[in-house]
Amino acid sequence: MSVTIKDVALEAGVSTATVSRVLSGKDTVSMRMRDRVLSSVEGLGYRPNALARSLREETSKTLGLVVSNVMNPFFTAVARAVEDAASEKGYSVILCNADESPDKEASYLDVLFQKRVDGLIISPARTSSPQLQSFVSSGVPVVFVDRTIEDLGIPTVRVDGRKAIEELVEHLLKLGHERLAVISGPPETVPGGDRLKAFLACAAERGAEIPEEYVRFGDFRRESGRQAMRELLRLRCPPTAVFAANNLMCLGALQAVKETDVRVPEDVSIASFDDIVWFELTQPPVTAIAQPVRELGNATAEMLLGMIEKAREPESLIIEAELIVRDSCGPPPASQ
Amino acid sequence: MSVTIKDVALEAGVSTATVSRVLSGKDTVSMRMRDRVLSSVEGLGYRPNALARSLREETSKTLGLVVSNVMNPFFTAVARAVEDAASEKGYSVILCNADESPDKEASYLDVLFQKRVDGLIISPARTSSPQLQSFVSSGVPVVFVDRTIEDLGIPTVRVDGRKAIEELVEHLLKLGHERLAVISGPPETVPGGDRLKAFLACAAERGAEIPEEYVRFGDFRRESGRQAMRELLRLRCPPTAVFAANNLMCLGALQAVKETDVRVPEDVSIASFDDIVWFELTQPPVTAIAQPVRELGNATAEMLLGMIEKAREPESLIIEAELIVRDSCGPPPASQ
DNA sequence: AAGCTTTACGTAAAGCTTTACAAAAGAGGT
DNA sequence: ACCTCTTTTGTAAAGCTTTACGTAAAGCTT
Repeated sequence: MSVTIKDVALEAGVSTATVSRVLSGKDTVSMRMRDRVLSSVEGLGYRPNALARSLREETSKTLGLVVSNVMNPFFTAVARAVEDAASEKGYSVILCNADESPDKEASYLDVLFQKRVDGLIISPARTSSPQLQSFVSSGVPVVFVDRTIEDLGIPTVRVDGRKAIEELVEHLLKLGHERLAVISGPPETVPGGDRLKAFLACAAERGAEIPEEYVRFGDFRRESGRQAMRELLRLRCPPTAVFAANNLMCLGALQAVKETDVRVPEDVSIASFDDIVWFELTQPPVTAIAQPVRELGNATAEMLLGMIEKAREPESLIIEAELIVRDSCGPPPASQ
Repeated sequence: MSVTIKDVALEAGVSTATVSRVLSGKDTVSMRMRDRVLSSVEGLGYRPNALARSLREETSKTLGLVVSNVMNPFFTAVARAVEDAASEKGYSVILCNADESPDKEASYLDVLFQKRVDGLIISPARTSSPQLQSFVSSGVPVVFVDRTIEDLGIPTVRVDGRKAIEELVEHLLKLGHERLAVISGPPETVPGGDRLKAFLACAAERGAEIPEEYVRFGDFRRESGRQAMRELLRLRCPPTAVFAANNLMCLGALQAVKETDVRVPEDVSIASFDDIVWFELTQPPVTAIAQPVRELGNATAEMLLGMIEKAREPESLIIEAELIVRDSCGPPPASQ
């Protein structure tokens, strides 16, 4: 049905080899042939069949990207950056949403493997799988983004928040705060545990040990942040600064504050992990720790492409998160 | 390098045809052979090469999705819905960000065509292109989403806001408002023009003609909304209700209000087009017109898949936007 | 047991490219 | 004119599947 290289060859009165050579430019062809071929290609509207080409060349010029959910702004940005870098180098990307389901993930990996992607970027669920092993053992380059699985020898690109959290703690202490609280995510998740540990450790190192009643746990969703903040405000001796471990819980916290006549930052300072546009737009704008997602996505894609083209050794990369100071943190209330 | 169907056939002592038959299940094979083949497949870890299969079967089980930018929440949701529906039916999707550039769009379309995608979903830039024509003339199903190009006979799935805008106008009039204003997007863009026209027409039909000074133009970005709102508030006789034509401009408007001691909704009511999660979370929560994006994306994918499987005639589909009433609209101030 | 139908399997072609190798043509030298 | 070397072009294989067609075996009928 579709026009093939044979049709072009026939119409131009040459062999398919010549057509291929003209089109790939990899070999020398006489001017006369070249013109004849080109005009036939034009005339017939010939577009090479990438499936056949890939089959023959053993490279599909396609990458797989497996994330839990593109609707998570973090992964949206990663997807965008990956796609940019990939298309820049002539690769397409197949997008997969695994939804935290190991089964879904495995089945996507299977498909991607069968489609012979030249490389894979994945934010893996907890454990490895035979499907993931397939990639590794057939030498298809893989890089982890954001999350990781140990001992597979697969490079990981991720954001480290420790330093930024340190900065935040110092920022708060410098403002004069002595009673810091944290609304943590589930401590069994990687980001949940890491952020909590980092915050507690930094505070302790600087002599601002955080008492147990100032550590609240949420589930990274808004309502849990609201609830936690309510509890904190109700304490006999409430904290003067609160760090929410992600954006949604921070919003919940802000709502809890609004329900009372407590003001931000005059009465209580608030800061968040994971910056988003909307934090610029709230009243007051929220001090937050930004994950440089574009950079992250970009670095991930560059790493993978480098590995594919053998230009680069796989090597994990950690990007520092960045503290963005806005107006939601101020000096603690003067009254003691 | 990779293990092929030949290897399996060899190890199981059968022909490749038999292996293929076992795996496809399309033809009858004896139990004994079946087991032998299956255990060889298992043992060797054979995964069929989808490129070869696609080449032979003339179907790649892959769709192309071309949007301007996945980072636009609207398209993020579309992408997610499309991917869901596609994977449900065994299709993968290649994601492309055309960035409003006709050149980029054309080049993506070229690649997708060469990769022989079985179908294409695209939110097209203004005009058609030879690349788009390629799809049409080779009979590859295409559906437009959100935007459209006339006269190509390609079905479009999009959201129509007219009815919801009508509801909004009625809602405002019922609350007692007589002075309605609008912060419009650029009238030369499709959404900009449509929303403005709809709002003006609905108001006029109901006897609430909107004077010129109550019509302001922004660029769909925050700052322009802020500016427009400032101007509206400074009028000798300011409007009692303002409709912002998208979410960012609405946020700007809210900021402009916060700069003054005007209260929402007591002194002025505000509503927005294009709902987002954050509107639930602002103070007050914003009445907005929601585009049912999931539904839209889903319908688009279903339509395309239906066309691919010849189960459905291409037919445009228009989904109604929906008014979500929250607290940012109330009765106008009693004082006249 | 012959003849027929059905079932089970193998052979080989086809799907479209790219490319190793061979062959032909051209150029240059004597 | 002949030889050698280089350049240009063609032939055919290979990349991996699926499947039309054909054959052999097995089952059934009479």
